[in-house]
Amino acid sequence: MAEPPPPPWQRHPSERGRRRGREPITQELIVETALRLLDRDGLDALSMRRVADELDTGPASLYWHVGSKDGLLDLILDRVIGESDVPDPDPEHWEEQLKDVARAARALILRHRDIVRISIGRIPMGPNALRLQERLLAVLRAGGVPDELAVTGQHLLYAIVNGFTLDETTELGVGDATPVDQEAGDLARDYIKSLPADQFPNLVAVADQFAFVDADARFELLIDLYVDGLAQRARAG
Amino acid sequence: MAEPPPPPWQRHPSERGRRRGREPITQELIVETALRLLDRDGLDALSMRRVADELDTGPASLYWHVGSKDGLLDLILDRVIGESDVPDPDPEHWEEQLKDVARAARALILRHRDIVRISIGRIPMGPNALRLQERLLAVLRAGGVPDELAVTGQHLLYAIVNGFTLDETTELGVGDATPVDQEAGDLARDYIKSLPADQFPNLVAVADQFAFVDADARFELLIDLYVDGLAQRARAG
DNA sequence: GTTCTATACGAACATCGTTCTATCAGACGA
DNA sequence: TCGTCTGATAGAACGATGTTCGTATAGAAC
Repeated sequence: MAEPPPPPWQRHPSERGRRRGREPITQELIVETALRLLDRDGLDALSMRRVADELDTGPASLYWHVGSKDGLLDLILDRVIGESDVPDPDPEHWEEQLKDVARAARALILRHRDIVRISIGRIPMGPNALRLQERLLAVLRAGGVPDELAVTGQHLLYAIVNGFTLDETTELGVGDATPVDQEAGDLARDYIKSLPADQFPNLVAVADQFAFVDADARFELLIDLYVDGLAQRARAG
Repeated sequence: MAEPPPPPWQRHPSERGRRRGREPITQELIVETALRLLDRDGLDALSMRRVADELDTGPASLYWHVGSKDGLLDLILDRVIGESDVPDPDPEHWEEQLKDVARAARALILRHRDIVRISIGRIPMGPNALRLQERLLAVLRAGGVPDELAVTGQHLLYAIVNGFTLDETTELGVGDATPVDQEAGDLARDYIKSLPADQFPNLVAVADQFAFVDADARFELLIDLYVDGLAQRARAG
């Protein structure tokens, strides 16, 4: 499969490498290394120096290949997006296909630590992002969704998934403790229950709902709402 | 109106101020100054030193009042959330009320530069955030939405609004140029149109839809989808 | 073998968040 | 009124960060 032309703002070095004692530094090697560090230690621990260290070199050596840290994050994002897969269009089942794409996107985000934080402030325009958009549009248009609604729908789908996973991946940092999942829910519930009931009658009344938050169920509800509504409007006009 | 108890992780200095030649430094003064700088110069330009400079002092002086930069951002976020307003419950029109809340939230986010970037990685638990949640839950429950669905619905509403405004506030930074609005849409369309049509038939076909993106219309569609779906499920049980 | 160009890297710069320590202003007990 | 204590303000410095500058190298081209 041939590559789409690289967007003009991304420098594209020729691939033939020079070498010293060690294996040559390539853009791909840098991105792969940085992604490994990101998955392991998180975004806050990802610095040019750390990546360079991992490659047994200095930070200056990276700049010829990735331009800037921002450029590196762009590349990481597109690299991760490249793991996405959208099925070939099946006009009879486009709604379920759309839901599958949403589920896969969520799973992908949850698989790569802090990737959603990287994606904000960035409009993915790398080759992988374009391929993904293309294939998603194919599913929608094959399903009979009008062009304008298809473009908007695809846009909204990722806005929704991003928004949902955004606070799903946010840890409720209370002081030093960093609880997870169930424990965090309990903590939130306890705090809410401790509030004065005369000022916060509704919050206190539903506090128990905060304890057990089934993220999967909430996500299913969200994409149900979304896809059903979209299909309804697609049929209407 | 009495204050709810401050969450344990937020230091709460006693309010009586000391003074030197200039007016005393208070937490509120710091937050207000930082918010002004944020609105004017954006998040990337917001540093402790800049805030301190604006107050004619050094960065160390801020730490007694706000604990850390992260603490300051928490306070800024809650300060901004405090601008929100949710109407008193009107059971007959809770759906339209919900949409109004969503619209107001979007307007608030667009009014304060980069505030959505601050809100990510942060679960708002300040006094203003709690009041907002309380009043929103009141609207939902008064409208007959079951408790579990109300909690989930309120959660999803803000996830959706955040997700939408997130890339709405993201500038398509192409190289050095930082186009806005219409110009950015045209630029995206031109780039998409330049793609090879055999590899990206669908993208190229709908490229014109990228040029004129009516963000308002898209947002209306989104909250229509969401509120309609929620109401439907609320009636179902 | 000389020149050229793509790559690598050491050193340094400006900036950042934060901490340590000393100091100062006023409140309070004597 | 004096001394003491506490809330509050800073100066200086530390370590870490993203990035640039200048220079050194290695292979390709002539």
